[in-house]
Amino acid sequence: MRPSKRDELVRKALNIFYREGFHATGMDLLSGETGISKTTMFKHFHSKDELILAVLRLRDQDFRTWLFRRMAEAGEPRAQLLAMFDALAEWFAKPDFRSCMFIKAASEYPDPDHPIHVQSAEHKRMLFRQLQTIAAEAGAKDPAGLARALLLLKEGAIVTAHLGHEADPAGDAKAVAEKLISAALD
Amino acid sequence: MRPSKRDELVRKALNIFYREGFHATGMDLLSGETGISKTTMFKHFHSKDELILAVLRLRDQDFRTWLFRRMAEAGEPRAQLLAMFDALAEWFAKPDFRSCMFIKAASEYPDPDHPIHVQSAEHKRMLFRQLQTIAAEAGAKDPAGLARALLLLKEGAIVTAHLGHEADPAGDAKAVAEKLISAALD
DNA sequence: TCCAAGATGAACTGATCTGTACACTTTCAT
DNA sequence: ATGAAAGTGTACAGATCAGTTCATCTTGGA
Repeated sequence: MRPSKRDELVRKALNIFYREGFHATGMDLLSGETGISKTTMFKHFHSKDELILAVLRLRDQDFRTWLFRRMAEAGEPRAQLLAMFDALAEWFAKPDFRSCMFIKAASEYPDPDHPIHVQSAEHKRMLFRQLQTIAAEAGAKDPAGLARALLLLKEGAIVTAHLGHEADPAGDAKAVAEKLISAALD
Repeated sequence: MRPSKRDELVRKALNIFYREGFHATGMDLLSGETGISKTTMFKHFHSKDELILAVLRLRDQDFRTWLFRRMAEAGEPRAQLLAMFDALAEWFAKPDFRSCMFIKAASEYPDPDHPIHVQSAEHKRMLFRQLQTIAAEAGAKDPAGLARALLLLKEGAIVTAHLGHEADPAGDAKAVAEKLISAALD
């Protein structure tokens, strides 16, 4: 199987689902927008849910790669933790920012046992693990606790950037994070 | 117009939308579950969107009344601010907890100009105003800044409670809030 | 050159969607 | 008790939904 068309579909579907929502995006619209025939779509994925799961896998990869690369560029572990909020600020400033794809997916598939919901939760868990590792490298007394607190700020900033009227939620979150990190490392 | 049926519809629709999602809930299902005929539904609301807006208005009233009553019971302004996170913990513990209705609404109607999105954002703004008032009463140096930080924690805790694997996001948020409040009032 | 696999368009199924039409029944205030 | 308002059930319209069928076309490798 040549995977090129499949990858192209997943990549384009990601943008459309992200912009329009999952239920609001029909397979016909998806076919029209991507230029990929419905026949081909259903040859690669047996259902819309399977396509969504593939989209979420790609998004998980892309997002974590992007975020932790940005953080790594900041140098020392302590600076890396803070750099997460600078990365968020950049993300929020993009005109096509529309919240976190996994928060949206979990909103549209609220049943906690639904595969889409489960996979969205798994993304958050992996974020936590990577953040905990960096917190440990930074010498935090309670790396798991610091990682949980920073993630609370991250999720809150995302929701507020999408829904709130605040000027700079990433900056607000960063200010709190600075205090937390200082307290955790003294 | 007798408002009883209309109110009954909005109240029942709220629960179903909250549990199943907006797009996933059709008007026929709504009619079947509520026992209210579709004819009557469309006599009270000219479209599904209008019904959703009425549901969100009710939810906004209910939620803010509940939250700030809980906080008021805590006594002094400083204790009130902390009590928000105890209230959240109770909410998260309910078996039918499924995140914040406005985060979900904004997820399903991602266009920032859509009335449903706008009204969801307005809920968050009103929460901010009330919290800012209490922060000022508590004697915070920067009431708006403290209110923004506490709301970041609140939204983050809600998302994490819905999507994460954490044991006690409300408790984690409260621990951070305690530090913030202490620093803001010294 | 030829074959097999991949991709295509278009029509189709059956279900579901929002919203309407209409004739009928219930409720309630006077 | 009567009339207006409100509610009901059913059937329907027209669109869209996920997913299928099928005949045809394109492509790449041997």
